[in-house]
Amino acid sequence: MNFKNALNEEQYAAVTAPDGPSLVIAAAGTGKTRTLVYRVAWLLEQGVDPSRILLLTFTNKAAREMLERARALTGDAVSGLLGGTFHHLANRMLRRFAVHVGFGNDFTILDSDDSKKLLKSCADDFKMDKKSFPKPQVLMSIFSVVNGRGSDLYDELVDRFENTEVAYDDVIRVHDEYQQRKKAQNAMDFDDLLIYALKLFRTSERVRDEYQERFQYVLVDEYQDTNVIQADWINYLSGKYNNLMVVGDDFQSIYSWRGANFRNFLDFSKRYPGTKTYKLLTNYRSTPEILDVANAAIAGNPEQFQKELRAVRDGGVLPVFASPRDGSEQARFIIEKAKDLKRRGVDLSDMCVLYRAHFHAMELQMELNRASMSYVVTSGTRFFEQAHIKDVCTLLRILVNPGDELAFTRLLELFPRVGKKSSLKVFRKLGGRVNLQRKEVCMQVEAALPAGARETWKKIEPIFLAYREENLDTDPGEIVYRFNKAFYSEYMVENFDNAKYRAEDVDGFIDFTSKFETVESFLSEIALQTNLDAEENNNEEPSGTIRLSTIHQAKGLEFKVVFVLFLCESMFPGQKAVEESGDSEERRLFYVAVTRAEDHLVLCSPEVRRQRDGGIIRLDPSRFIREIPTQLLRR
DNA sequence: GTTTCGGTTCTTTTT
DNA sequence: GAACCGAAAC
Repeated sequence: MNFKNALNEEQYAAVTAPDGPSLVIAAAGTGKTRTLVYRVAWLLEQGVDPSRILLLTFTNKAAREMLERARALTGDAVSGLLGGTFHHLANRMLRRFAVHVGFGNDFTILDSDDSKKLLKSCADDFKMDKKSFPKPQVLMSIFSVVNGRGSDLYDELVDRFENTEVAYDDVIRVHDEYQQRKKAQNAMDFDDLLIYALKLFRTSERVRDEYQERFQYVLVDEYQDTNVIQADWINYLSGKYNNLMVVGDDFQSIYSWRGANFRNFLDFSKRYPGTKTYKLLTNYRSTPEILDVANAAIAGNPEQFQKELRAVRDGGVLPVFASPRDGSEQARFIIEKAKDLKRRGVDLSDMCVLYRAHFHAMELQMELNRASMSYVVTSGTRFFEQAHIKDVCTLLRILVNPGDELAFTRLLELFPRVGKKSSLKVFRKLGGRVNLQRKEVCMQVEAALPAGARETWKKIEPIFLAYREENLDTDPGEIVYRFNKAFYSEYMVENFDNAKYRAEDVDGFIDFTSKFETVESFLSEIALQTNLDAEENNNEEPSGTIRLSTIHQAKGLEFKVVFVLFLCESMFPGQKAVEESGDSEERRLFYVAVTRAEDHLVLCSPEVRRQRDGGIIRLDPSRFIREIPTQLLRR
């Protein structure tokens, strides 16, 4: 393979970097993925065994894309290479060694919905005063930051709730209870996967040695988004051979709210003496006019590797700034503009509307419907977290992990006249373990149910018994199918007004399960793979369809045309975000949005926002707009 | 004591 | 939409 021809000088240097630690500072649109993929190819060509290379990413999408591209480049030579998200790797290891950290290897993974429910249940157990006790969502986000930073919960609570009524001790008690309940039901939340994977490396020499020996080369994507746990874990993973290459861009660090610390990135060469640093600054994506805006937008931010994107493309048109009167006019303006560009030969699928938060796009969605334009929203609600999908998975969860309290209570709550209290009572009466493969346990459950719910139970009981008799543990779809047929399809009709749509979802879901060979691998996969539907939409690339997305979800993507909505003070930058941690991360988010655009960039800042109750709020243009020299924008 | 139901409120960002 | 709250119904 001719690497010199395929790469520019900057990329070539990084791809062919010698052994040892290397830091690749890859600005937006400079071929970061390309560089990583060629690095893999390069290592393979040097004779490195693919199974001894580890490639870590943050999202499933990124992992999939890189593996596909590597395969396209090298063919089967790449087989055996381990590539995936941090959470995937952690899950993989813990399925083998969870017993070393006090869990069963058949542990359940709690998604954010499960975690919140469990936390709520813990708070209810303590009868916490409803008014002053923080909501599960708020607590989860604090716990997550504490986990990510490795900071002290108490300090964080003081920081967050000073001058409020919140009793820190109560929160800490609930937190401890939450930890215990997870252990008791053999379940880990997302953070736990990382925490216990790291703990495994800290405490078990055998495990550490095995993996350190295996991973001769470690490549990490988006390193600026790692938290303390991930950075320490990476340090262990690459600890023996020290061939660690991390790639990232401090300008695009947008995950500090979940504990990411781009100091990991800035201080990389301090942590790893002898680090070779490579910079990719040549931008192939955008016109010079767009890059001028990007460079101007980010220049004032503190604490960063100073760098400017270099354009190689020819000049294009100036980015546009518009201030429509309100959200609807903004929506109509975008639709007109999109139609206009379409007439000039740009397909709608090459356009993307970006925004800070999903609800910013409500009015646009309405107007798009009215104009009968087709659009896709990159999943706000995640496919596997929808109620009906989670419902049909409860049986599988209980069968795999009889201690799964959340799954068991969820199942019982589907029955008539059974709610939170009764379901938990039944679960506790049975000793916190319900092995439904055993006939006598099934009968105990039945006896414990209120009379009105027993009939329903009888309908699904045969499925549990068949699980072992017919060896259905290799066929997750069959369980879901039988459950749906025996009970759930009817339940949907009675309980959802859009039952038909949900029924289709469930059918599609059953087809999807056929890809998996064991119930366990299936369950881990859907817990970690939060949006399958987005993945499928991406593959189709429907032409004539405009895409709507949050900026976070558009990271790493590029579009010929990019619209940015609601660039107004208190919306973008978001008020809460600024209050909590200043505006620098919001500014980086804006930078990410701008650098997605190849040819056309349209920034919108409506003058007012209409509220549900009919009220009108005046909006000021975002500081990010004001920071851009006026001659760089066309009004 | 629980469950259900109807009305109200508010939406950050993700594995 | 879904999470929450209070009141009515079981």
